[in-house]
Amino acid sequence: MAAPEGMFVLEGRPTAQLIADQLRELIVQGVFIPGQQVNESALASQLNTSRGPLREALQRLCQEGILVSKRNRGVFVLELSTEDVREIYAVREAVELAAANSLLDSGPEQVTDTCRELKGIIRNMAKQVAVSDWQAIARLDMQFHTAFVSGTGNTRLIRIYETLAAESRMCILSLEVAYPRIDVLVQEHQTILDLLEARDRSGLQQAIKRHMQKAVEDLTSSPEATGITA
Amino acid sequence: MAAPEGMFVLEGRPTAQLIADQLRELIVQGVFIPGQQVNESALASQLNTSRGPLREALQRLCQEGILVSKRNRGVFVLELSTEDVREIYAVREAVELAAANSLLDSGPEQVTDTCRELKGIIRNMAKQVAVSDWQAIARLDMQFHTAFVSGTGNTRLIRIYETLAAESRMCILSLEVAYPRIDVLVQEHQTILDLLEARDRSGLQQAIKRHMQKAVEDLTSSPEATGITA
DNA sequence: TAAATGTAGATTGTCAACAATACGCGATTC
DNA sequence: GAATCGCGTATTGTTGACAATCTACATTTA
Repeated sequence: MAAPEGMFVLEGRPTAQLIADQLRELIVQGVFIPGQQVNESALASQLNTSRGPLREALQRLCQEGILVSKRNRGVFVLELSTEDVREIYAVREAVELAAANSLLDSGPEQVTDTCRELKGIIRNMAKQVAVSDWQAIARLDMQFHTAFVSGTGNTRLIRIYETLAAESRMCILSLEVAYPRIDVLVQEHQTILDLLEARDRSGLQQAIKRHMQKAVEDLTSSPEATGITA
Repeated sequence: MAAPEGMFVLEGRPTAQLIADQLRELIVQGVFIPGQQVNESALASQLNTSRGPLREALQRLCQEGILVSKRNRGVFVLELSTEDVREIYAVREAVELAAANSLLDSGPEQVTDTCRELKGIIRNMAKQVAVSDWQAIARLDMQFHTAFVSGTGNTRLIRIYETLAAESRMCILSLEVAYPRIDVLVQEHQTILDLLEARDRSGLQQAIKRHMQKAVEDLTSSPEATGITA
């Protein structure tokens, strides 16, 4: 039976996941700064829950890699090194290249569906660029790439990429307002979309590689970047 | 100061991880069969611990994907579909291709170090093939590929691959004694090693793609495979 | 004064009891 | 006879208290 209009299934999701999602968002938005300790008891009472579920959420984020746990010391927000940035973007490149191939190997309607979604994101991105809302731009940036990978329908690839997306947003966050090359940002994503639509495999692969390479350069070359240690 | 001879640092590892590692091994060895429920309380008392740490371990394995949790029902051992098999090997291919490129782009000593390790594994594999120890062969098979990826030193890539390795062993396990093409198994890995040593990038890429493609064919084409649902 | 040692505080790790939830089965009703 | 309703049971979800461990600081001693 289809759900009647105006009704919604009440969130039967586990509490721990709700907490984890909330915390992840706070971290990638920079409310929790890298290196900062996250206190179990304190947070638990703030969120009006007990340590059990909260602990579970923290563990989840530890496994995702945006928190690090030190035995008997506590959990801390990940501090990114330039090496971390290189690692993250190397894996992102691998995943996106695989996604590109998978998409081009799949049916045409899968490609067009994905393109339609990507177009909408680019449109929003252009809007936010106009008003220079950096948080929103960073979010849309990752939303674009996540949608790209989601197009494959490969749940494992998607799950992996979601983790990378969170880490990437932490990288971008470190640059704060210094999001570089703002003018070409929309253009680069548009290029990727165009090449996908044209089903130009090698062109798409090259574009993805360039995109990642440039991002690493931007993120590692800026010495004033806060929160990224050499 | 260097640790005195005969001394060892006592394992300060978290209990949950010890449990998780142990359970993972039991699952990939087929002690827990796919679809089977894993009872928290029962296992906790069997392992002489409480539900807290055990629950944490289960959650970890859920996130890795070899257990699935149904809200208020319990956790169950993952049942693999042919679609899962395709997904797993698609991601493995992506990761190994990235690892190959990373290795070839890195210093020569990194390649030679990796090759030395891979050689040892192949030697062991040949031994086990002689006595037809399937469990050991499956373990060495994944050990080979894990070592290959570990050679890159990319901690994120490695972590991702370890999860895939566990899932792959579950795939192979489903075939049980019917590990196909046993004669060419050592040969295929030897080929990959040779191409890596020769630094033949495109040859290596092709070999990896073939290796994965064949594996998927073997795993999905056998209808008598236990535990893999269509 | 500097090194070593003991102690206090805070934080995580572990545990056992309690509450909430979903499923299966039998009774009931149309 | 078939569908529905309600109850019992098994299992997970949650909670607060207790134990173990680590860091930092004060104290002692050569």
